[in-house]
Amino acid sequence: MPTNELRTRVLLAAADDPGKCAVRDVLDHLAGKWSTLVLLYLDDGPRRFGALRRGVPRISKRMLTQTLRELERDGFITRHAFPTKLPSVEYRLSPLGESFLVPLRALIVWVEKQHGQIRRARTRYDARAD
Amino acid sequence: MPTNELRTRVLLAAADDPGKCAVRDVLDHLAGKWSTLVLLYLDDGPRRFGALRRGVPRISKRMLTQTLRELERDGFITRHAFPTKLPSVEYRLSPLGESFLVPLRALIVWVEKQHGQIRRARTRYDARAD
DNA sequence: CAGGATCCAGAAAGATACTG
DNA sequence: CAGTATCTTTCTGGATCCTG
Repeated sequence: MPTNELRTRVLLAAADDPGKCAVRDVLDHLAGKWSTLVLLYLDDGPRRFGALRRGVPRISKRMLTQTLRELERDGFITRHAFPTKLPSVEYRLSPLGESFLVPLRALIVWVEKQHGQIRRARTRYDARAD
Repeated sequence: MPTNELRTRVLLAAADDPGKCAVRDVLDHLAGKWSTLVLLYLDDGPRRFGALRRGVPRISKRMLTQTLRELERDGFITRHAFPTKLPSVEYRLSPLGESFLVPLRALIVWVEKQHGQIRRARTRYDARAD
């Protein structure tokens, strides 16, 4: 699997149409402040809306709803509404979502490992720039 | 390496201070429209500013400059200015940047593989929602 | 409880013009 | 060539109020 080939496909896809570039397509919504945190949180098991609000710090109702909709739309999570007296809705990872967590977690591990180095690079850069 | 532990650290870090959450910290700037594309493009070797502009479709001078600065600041790339008559500046991946491409590329491979499934999930969702 | 609807301030990003 | 500066537009997300 030649690197160039991968890169070329990526860039050409981006050039043609943002909607057809797989990388941008998924990275964009992974980029949202919250998607990643919600996915990681759901990795511990199904959770209800309220539990997610409490579990993901500082997220607003609006953003949580929006994030959940996007993740559901893309097939990363599923939504189960129980028609109880007061509505109760449960979200859980789909197989697709679970499989996504594998490369995502690898990236996170890298980040955690290198974070110190990145922070030092920043300090150095900022010091040089006054 | 227990999953829970990783998740917990992530969430607590996010709760405390956005600037200290490693995941958000790096994901945020990976999320920018262009960082990923620039990094992948530079994986083929050092490139000059103009070459990057032509190579990364539709990027504006402003955004390219900004992206390069951030990547340089975080230590992912290095910048070499040659004091020729007309300025010439070359950018190249640092070892840190190269090592970052490993997990990043794994994520991209996943995305490319599953993109069809994601798109189908979207179509299905949109069809149901009318 | 789990949202939907609306308003609005601030950040992000495109277009354009200028410079060492 | 490789940027910087400025203006303008678009987008994002928080706050608030409402509902089945």
